[in-house]
Amino acid sequence: MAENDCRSQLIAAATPLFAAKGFHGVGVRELAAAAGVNISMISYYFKGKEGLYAAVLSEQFSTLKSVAQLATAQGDPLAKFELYVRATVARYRKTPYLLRFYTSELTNPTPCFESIVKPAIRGVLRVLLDNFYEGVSSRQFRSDLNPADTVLALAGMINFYFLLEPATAEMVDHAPERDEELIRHVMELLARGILA
Amino acid sequence: MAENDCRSQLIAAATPLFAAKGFHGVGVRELAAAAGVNISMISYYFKGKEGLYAAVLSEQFSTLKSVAQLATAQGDPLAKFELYVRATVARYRKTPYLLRFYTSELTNPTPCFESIVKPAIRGVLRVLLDNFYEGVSSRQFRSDLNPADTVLALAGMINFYFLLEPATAEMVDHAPERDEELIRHVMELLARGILA
DNA sequence: GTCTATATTGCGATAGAC
DNA sequence: GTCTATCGCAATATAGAC
Repeated sequence: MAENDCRSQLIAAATPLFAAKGFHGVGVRELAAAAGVNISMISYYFKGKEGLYAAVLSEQFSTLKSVAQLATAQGDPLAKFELYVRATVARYRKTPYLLRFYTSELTNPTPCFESIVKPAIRGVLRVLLDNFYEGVSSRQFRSDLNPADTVLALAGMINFYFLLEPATAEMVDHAPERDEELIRHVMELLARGILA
Repeated sequence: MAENDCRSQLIAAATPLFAAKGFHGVGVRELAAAAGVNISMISYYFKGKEGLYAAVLSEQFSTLKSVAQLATAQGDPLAKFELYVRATVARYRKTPYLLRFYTSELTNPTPCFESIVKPAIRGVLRVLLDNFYEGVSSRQFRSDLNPADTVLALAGMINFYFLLEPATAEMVDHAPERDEELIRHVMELLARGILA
């Protein structure tokens, strides 16, 4: 293994393994073998298995930071919600393991939950909430809806579709070619529900 | 430990532990200690840790079978969707660990996923889909919506609210006293979105 | 920076006494 | 039906050679 490629090789190989089996479901031997690297390199570069996991999670959740750009994007609040939905779908297509870490940490939290996952989720909800308030202020959205329930419903509609894929693959077509239809479907339900 | 109380004690103690840490996150020693039972009882009653986990999962998911009653319930399709939402909320209040197992298995499947979890999820979606078709046939629902996307959106709105609780507890009030408001909120969004 | 070899601990499972 | 004691193995981590 050449140079510090070891480090990136380990992260690259560990990502799908941790995503599929969870932190406790994978061993260091398996991680090292998948990366084509010696076991001791995990301690050398990451100070142990937990450090490697933290590095993987940190990389995965860094993709969520782009949601903050929604605040400064152009367009009305409904258009911004559509930007969020489109970005979410695109993110899952580009970073297919993110949702696994997301729900795995929500369900069986590791020490990384407080330091990495919770701040990331709250950041996204914060942006969505602010956008909702903006829509209410500009009288584009109804003022009689609970803001938190509304943005959680929006996030739930789009995220649950991908979360349930392993169980519904034979019942529902999850092909990327259908993404545009899915996005317009979610936006259709949302718009009818929240527009004033 | 008296009689075969061992068995039920183990299931009762294992449920919150498996829910919080996942299958690989708990050891047999911890399980036995929490149940106040000798380690060897796990093999004696369940033929090993995996058997105990399967017993826990089987019990948890048996609560989903009641969704099938929706098919024979009285009321129009929209009222039946509301029955589903109410039953889901009530189920999570009564069986607070179910959602953990649900998402844990979706994200990091064990052998139980195919035998227990997948059939349960598909059963629920089947009932919801049939109800949607009924609503379209009776012209109560719009006919231009994708049925699968619609029922997944409904399930997502209500399930995601509970899934995100660990991350949003300080931002969103998850008190049971707000359940009625949540239910009416979800039904409000759904009704505006799908009614003809 | 990378390897081998090993220390140490914990795991799940069970034989056999009672 | 329940216990103690232990087996066999895999886990993570690291010391020390190169």
